Amino acid sequence: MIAEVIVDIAAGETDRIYDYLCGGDTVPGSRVRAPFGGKVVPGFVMRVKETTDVPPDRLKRVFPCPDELPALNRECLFLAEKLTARYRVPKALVLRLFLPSEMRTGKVRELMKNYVSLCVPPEEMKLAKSAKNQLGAAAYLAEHGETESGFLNGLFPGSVRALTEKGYAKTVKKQRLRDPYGGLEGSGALHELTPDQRAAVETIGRDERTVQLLHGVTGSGKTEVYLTLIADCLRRGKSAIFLVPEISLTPQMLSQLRARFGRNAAIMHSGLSAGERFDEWWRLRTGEAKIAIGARSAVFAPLENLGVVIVDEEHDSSYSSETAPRYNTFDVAYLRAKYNGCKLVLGSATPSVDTYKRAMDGEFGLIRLDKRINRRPLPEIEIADMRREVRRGNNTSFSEPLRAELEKCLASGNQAILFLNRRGYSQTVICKECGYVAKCEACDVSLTYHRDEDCLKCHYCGARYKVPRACPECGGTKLSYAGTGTQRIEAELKKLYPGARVLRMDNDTTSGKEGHYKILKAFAEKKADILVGTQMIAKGHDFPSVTLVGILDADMSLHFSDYRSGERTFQLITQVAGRSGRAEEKGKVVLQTFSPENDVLRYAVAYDYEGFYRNEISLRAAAMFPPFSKIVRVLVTGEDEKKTVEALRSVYVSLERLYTENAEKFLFFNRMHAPIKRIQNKFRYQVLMRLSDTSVLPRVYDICAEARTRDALVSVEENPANLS
DNA sequence: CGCGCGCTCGGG
DNA sequence: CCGAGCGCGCGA
Repeated sequence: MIAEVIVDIAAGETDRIYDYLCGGDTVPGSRVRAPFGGKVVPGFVMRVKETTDVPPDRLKRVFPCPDELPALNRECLFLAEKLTARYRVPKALVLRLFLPSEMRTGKVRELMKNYVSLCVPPEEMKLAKSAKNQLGAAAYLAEHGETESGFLNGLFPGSVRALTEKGYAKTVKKQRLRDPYGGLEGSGALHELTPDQRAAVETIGRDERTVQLLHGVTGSGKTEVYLTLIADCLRRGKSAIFLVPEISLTPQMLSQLRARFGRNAAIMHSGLSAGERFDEWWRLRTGEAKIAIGARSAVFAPLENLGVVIVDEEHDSSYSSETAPRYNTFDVAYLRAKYNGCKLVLGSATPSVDTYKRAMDGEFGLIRLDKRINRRPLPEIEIADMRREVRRGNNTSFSEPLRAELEKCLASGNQAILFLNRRGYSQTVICKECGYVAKCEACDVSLTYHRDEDCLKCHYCGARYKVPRACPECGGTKLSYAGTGTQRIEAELKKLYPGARVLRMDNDTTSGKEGHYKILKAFAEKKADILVGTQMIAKGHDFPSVTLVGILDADMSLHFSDYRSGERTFQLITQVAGRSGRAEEKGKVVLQTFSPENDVLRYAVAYDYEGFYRNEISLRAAAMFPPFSKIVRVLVTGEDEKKTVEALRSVYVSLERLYTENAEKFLFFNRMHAPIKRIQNKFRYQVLMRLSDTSVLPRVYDICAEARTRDALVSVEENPANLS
């Protein structure tokens, strides 16, 4: 037989089918080792056929991999086919998305454990009455059957050895699958669905449209709808994928799922160890587990017979991939839903403008959950006008209203969260005499001062620099540390309220796998009164004692140079506000801004998503921004500046031709430096365009695939999340 | 004239 | 991606 093989090498040039001789038992989707260019490399069998045009003297034979099941099922192969066509990415790269990386590197060891079982029934054992441990162990085994020996020895010390030596019991080595988060005991009691939730579940089942948007205000019980949908799937013998944004994979959510579905749920998450990741993948592949829960990458879960795909917090930016195959989670989820003939459910309190428009246009089903489960009102949001504060001579980061609320909050023994958009002690170091700004040598971005380590750091490559004593340009010594960061807020707070216990959470304090858990746990246990942090505290954590949330610089995201900044700001404020007043006490939010009359802020304060949407969509329509157009960035990167520019020229020439031939489909077309010229020693150039008609998009992908060279990477981004 | 490095090409 | 093959540049 002949196998059509994709060799697992991440290069464009090898991205084609190679024919190999193979055994008759070879099936599509299985992994092989293929002799290729003097070496043996891993590969994937895409198809098996009888004959080939390749001359027999050039044909080589592949070696099968001893996998119990083909690594990729039919659906994976189908998806890979579609995705390579959509994104023009080498097949090998796409195929890799479906496997745990451990499978390719082959470094995972199966976890072997000894298991004990009885050889003779307990009543036939001749044991002394005093041998309490042996008697106990025998009784335990008789009742529970095969047991892990370490566990039994823990209950009855020494029993395993004693029983096996007498021949009453035997031990066998067996593979045991690891159980991440196994220690979590479920706390998610089964709730009776409210009539609204019941109606939502029924509508999703009944409506014929594949995509259903579940628009539910914070606290409206979307999770219970998801859980019911998943439970229904299991009852029908189907499987489910449940996607959550990166950060909100919190213990709360996991314990609810564990409680409801136990080991039927497998968790796919970057925080798992290599072994755990592999085992969870394997449980899904074999069908032992039928629910895949995880961030973005879980959309590739090796499940068959899907009954539903759920994307929670649909608007979250973590769903679009920033690296190599820049796939869009929604696209993959949609393909899978179509393939399996099941529903794709998107849920959010603040849907992305694009999704909401598609729902309004009738392309997606739209289900509203507008009542909060407990009927408690959402916290009141008060706007603090920072212009007035400055006029009054207040130079601190805290407005008068915020300070008043903070004092009230602390006095009553409650907790407060202060939210800020930046990290670091201050933005950067600037020379007041000549305007010199410290920049990273590799990335060409300004550095950020970090006070605890007293150094400058590059946020793009992590490089560290000493703080200059004098300006390297003019020798002046009046260096100032401009801007405000979480560290500076922390310091100001400590000065203002010496008695208050302050915790800080940002990328710098949360190193390590469990970094942010520890901080959040400490805060939840009331080991601090005030939590200061960036975006990451905004998502999915429950702190019952928090009654005050301060948004210190609402302007930061509002005036960010991105067409989505309004949308982002609205989402952010809604999300952060949801942290206040979870339990009995009413919550309060103080929002500090230099532009209090701004529409986005006004709608956010009123929790008026509809109003925000109507306002935003008319702005977008007027300016012809997405969803009325598509922004496409072609990014050319490479270490060698000359070769990178050369590759840029080549794409630019082809794209320009496309542009002149289809000028009516373009709203904007330009070539430029990427805003950040270098990141990690790679030069970056871009061609930016805005399309009013996306029919030329496939051509853009073709041109870029063609222009890729050995020295320059050419990637295409659609509506990129940030233009750095 | 000989070797070395850099670029191009092919791998089944 | 990686090695083989070839061309041109420099040194004796």
